[in-house]
Amino acid sequence: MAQTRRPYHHGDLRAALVDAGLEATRAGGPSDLILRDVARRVGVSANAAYRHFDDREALLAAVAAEILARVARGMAPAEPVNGTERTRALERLRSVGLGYIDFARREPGWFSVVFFGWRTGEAVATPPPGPFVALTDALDAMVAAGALNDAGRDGAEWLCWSAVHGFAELVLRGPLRDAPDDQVDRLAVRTVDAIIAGLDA
Amino acid sequence: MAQTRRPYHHGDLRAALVDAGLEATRAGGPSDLILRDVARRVGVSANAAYRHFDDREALLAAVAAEILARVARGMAPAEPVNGTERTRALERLRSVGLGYIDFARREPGWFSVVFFGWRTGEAVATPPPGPFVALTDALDAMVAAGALNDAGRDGAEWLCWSAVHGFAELVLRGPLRDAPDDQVDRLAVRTVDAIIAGLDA
DNA sequence: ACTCCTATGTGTACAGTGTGAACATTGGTT
DNA sequence: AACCAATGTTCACACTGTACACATAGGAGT
Repeated sequence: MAQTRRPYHHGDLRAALVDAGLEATRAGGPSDLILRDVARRVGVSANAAYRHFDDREALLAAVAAEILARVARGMAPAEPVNGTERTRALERLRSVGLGYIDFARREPGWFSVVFFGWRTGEAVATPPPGPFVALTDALDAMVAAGALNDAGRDGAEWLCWSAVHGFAELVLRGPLRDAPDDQVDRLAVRTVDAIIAGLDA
Repeated sequence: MAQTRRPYHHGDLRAALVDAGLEATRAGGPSDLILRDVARRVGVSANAAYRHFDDREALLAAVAAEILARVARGMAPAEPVNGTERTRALERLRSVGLGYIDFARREPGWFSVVFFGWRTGEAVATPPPGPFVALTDALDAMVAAGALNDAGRDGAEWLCWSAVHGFAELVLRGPLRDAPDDQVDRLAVRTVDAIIAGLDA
């Protein structure tokens, strides 16, 4: 029987490389994206990647973009419908923060890739769209619900983001790495609640 | 004239390597610690380093320890003497947080080395002594001054650390990288004040 | 003072990395 | 049918961390 000869041209190598990059980085983060290895997995020579990406860094950026797209797609709009508008807005903001931390814990590698995993200067100086707009929207809803005044709203994105990102970092690479899950759960809630409560300080 | 022949043995190679490591990582962080390069700078063969460190990772750890020691040494105990005990405790806690952020901004490379710069599993799961005890002490002083109740004190280290570390990360590698200095100043203050205010939420 | 041991430094070598340059193979357009 | 631009391959280079065998020297014990 004639064995199916692998065609010289791959078909959609770019997508295949990104896919392999997703697999490669899932466990260990950005540093586990080895160009030659990714190409090998796809069954293509190492330099073939250069027809689609300038650079290892460029492939990493593409992988990051894909992760971000999936995160955005998977963000359930599930807002609680019970309670006053005020409590609903608050609950929504809390769940955005807790969702960020949750993603970091469930997909540590991908989290590291997406959020500041690359070092090249020109890379994302603008915040990643998906989760970021979810945050600003939730904050705007807080204002609309009267749960946050204008002074407190100003710059609140950065305060919230700082808290949850820092917490994620402590859990992933910092001293909370070996803390038991339920304790991390409690601390996560406390961190989110604290930063929200402090917004209009 | 007899040129001063470099002696076969260096004298204190270990310290020299750590020094060179400090220089190397000062600008760009952990990934700029190239073992061969460090050895070259010291004027010694690449493998000489292995007589003093198991590993590149081990040298990096030694560099981190040295940075931490310097930070601890340079932490001025300058407490404000004016105001009530309560305001003094608060001011002290604020300055610990702002000091952390300040260090990150002034020495981004060293900051990255010390705070979770390495990825090896067994590395620092215990928090770095210097700044960490400063934080816990400041929090204890808050309790003593009646500015924080016991419920708020519980786990407060992690909340505070999360906020300032996350903020530093946003400024160093995140979307606040290109923000003007004075805006970053204001946001830093707001972040620290917010997390402190939220401690007893 | 002589010997020898051990700590410390050197040289060579290897596997693995990202990436540039020249060459090969196509599928689609004319 | 002929050609061209897109896509893959091969070869090569500089660089990394690190293992192994060897060289050197400083100090302890006789």
